[in-house]
Amino acid sequence: MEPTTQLFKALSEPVRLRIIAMLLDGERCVCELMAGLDMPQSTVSRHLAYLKNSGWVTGERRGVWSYYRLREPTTDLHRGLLELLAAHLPRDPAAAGLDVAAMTAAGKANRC
Amino acid sequence: MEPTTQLFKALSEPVRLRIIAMLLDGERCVCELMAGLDMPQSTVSRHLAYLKNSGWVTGERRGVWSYYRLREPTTDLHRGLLELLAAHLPRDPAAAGLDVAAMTAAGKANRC
DNA sequence: TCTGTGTATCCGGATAGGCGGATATTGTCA
DNA sequence: TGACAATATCCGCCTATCCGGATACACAGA
Repeated sequence: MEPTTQLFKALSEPVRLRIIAMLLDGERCVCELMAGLDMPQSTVSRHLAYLKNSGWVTGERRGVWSYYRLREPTTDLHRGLLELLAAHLPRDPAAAGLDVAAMTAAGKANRC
Repeated sequence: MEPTTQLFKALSEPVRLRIIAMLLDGERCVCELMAGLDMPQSTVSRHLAYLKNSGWVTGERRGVWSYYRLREPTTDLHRGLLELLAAHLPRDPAAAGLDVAAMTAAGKANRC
């Protein structure tokens, strides 16, 4: 697994770019990512695993909830890519900023 | 075809990264790229087509010879990626700079 | 017009990877 | 201990894409 191309491969799907965009502001739990992406749980989980395997994110479980954050870059290219994404990825308010009140109103009581 | 992810997809293969690295110094003809990459002609051609379709390079034919160069970036992300690659892609002397004399000695008379 | 050269494209085979639903696993609480 | 919730992983299906050899196409020169 060529590390350089793996970094780029991970960015070759719109879903993963959105996940990274959401994590640019800091750590998030899986339910926030799921809500923001509006996709099946298995789809989100699989992309998170892919990002983890390719070195883009790191995750940890606290109790039942899982939290993900961007991983500290290990190479200059990685760092440069991250800065580039931070400067150019659209910050999707609907995805990046969750309206907790609205979610609660929608009947989703369980949140991390 | 999402333009952003297409840019990243194109960088997901080592061969294409090497092609871009070779083109960072300017236009090259296909035979130079073939010699530098040391791969079958069809393989090189296919990757060049891929890079062309994804917006990374542009090519033109002059007589029998075909020449390729990096395309002028059309977005800020594209421009940033290109600068990043220019700063970090290894410049492979064996690939980037062809020894014409050695090639001629090797019996390869035909060159663009 | 024909031949040779350079290059684009196609082909069959193989691998990578995306999808949503189903299932397995882990943690928590009663 | 069992039920429930969160999440990781698997499954079958499907698309994308890689490979080198073969073939098709374009150009130039005799």
